[in-house]
Amino acid sequence: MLSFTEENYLKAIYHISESGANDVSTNALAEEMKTKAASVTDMLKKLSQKDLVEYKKYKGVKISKLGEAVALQVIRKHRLWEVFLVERLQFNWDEVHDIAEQLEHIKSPLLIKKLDAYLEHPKYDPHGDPIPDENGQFGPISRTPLAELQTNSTGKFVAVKDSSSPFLQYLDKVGLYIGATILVLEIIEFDGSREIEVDGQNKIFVSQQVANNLLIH
Amino acid sequence: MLSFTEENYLKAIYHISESGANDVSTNALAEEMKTKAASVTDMLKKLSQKDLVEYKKYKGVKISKLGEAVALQVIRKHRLWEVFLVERLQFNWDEVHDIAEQLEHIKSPLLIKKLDAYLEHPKYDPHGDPIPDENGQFGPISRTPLAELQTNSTGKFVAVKDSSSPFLQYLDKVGLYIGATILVLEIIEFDGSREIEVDGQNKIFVSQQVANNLLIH
DNA sequence: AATATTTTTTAGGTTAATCTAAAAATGTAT
DNA sequence: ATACATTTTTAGATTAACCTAAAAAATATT
Repeated sequence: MLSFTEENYLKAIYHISESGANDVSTNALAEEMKTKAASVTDMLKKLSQKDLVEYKKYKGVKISKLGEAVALQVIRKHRLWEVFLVERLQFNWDEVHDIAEQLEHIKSPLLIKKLDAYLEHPKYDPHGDPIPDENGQFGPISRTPLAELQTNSTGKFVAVKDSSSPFLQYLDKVGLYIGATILVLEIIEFDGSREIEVDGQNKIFVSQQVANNLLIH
Repeated sequence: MLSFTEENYLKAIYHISESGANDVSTNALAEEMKTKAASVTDMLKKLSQKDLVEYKKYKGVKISKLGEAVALQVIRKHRLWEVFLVERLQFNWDEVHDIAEQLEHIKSPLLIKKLDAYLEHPKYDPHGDPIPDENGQFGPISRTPLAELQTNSTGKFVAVKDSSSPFLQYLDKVGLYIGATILVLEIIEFDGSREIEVDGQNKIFVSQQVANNLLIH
């Protein structure tokens, strides 16, 4: 049985590999886990021992097939719980992360099976992130940053790249929500900000940074 | 912030005091916690330090007001989650204990507030145990073992004393469920077993031991 | 290529929760 | 009340996860 900490390391390794890096460095992991490099080294030895990662001294880690399967199940649980919190308990989407961080470690395959059924097998969490199925498979994911849309083209807002509270609260404030149709009215050369139209209704300005963090399809 | 272990010790001390003993002995706690007396002594020193219990060497422990408040909140969480598991996720009442043991340690007052509202403020869990409110107060509890009912009197089955899986599965099998009206048809002198009628319908025999573990009102 | 910098690992310690074995206190029985 | 038995505590280890400081390896710079 894996500890919460071991599960969190695997999730962190998975997430870092996902966004680029082939081998995950000790320092990158230390930062992600908010701990020190020396502690990471200790843990990597343990995870390697258990065949959850492939680790070679000074060479970084790569998650193993087994480790990936574990990480995906934890991610599945995290995202299912987020759906539950938002859709059933009426949490706002910026409030659920920390609670899901706790709930994702509850050990009961039957619980997840029943929760999934209760939620009617959701495919995406409240931030638009895909929920792996029982076998760790994702549904289709096709999304690009709003920043890549040309002037006068439209897209459907399907996910956020940054799911920090401040960003989500900003989106609430300006009336941007997942599912909205976005039309790019104008791209300002100077700073890369954009004027966009949401659902054919209100027009708003968003910075380049915001445009990079809104994923559309 | 209390650890899971500290919360579990407080719950155990609360439960043991509840059912009798004024001072809880180190050995009783060791048994309840499935650990050794020496470990209990260590923990009692720590809990005492934090004013969660009153502990005097060789004299046993008593839970403090503060410790009791903590224990009651953990019990509240445990029982609310059990209601959720049975009423929403369709778990059987004999399957929920271990999962609730994990869920009870999730730290988020808002989560519990919302869960409670979502479940429509239940007053009892699936085993008939009362759920303390936000302030740790219980609703009215009046229940006696079926064993104390005279021949020809009736009672409403409101809770189980033993909530182990085997007992609950037995109750399922013979058709005894919380809310049922029970009429005592006959008490067999020889072994204390009884013939009872459930909801004015089927008649069954239950042993003395079963009669002691069915709580009626 | 030699030196400097950064990254990673090792060595040795800490804390929480556990353990075993031995010592101390308490309780029981003649 | 003394002796025996039980309970509880202390002493000293262990494991998981972390830490700091120093050493070693890898990488970058001149």
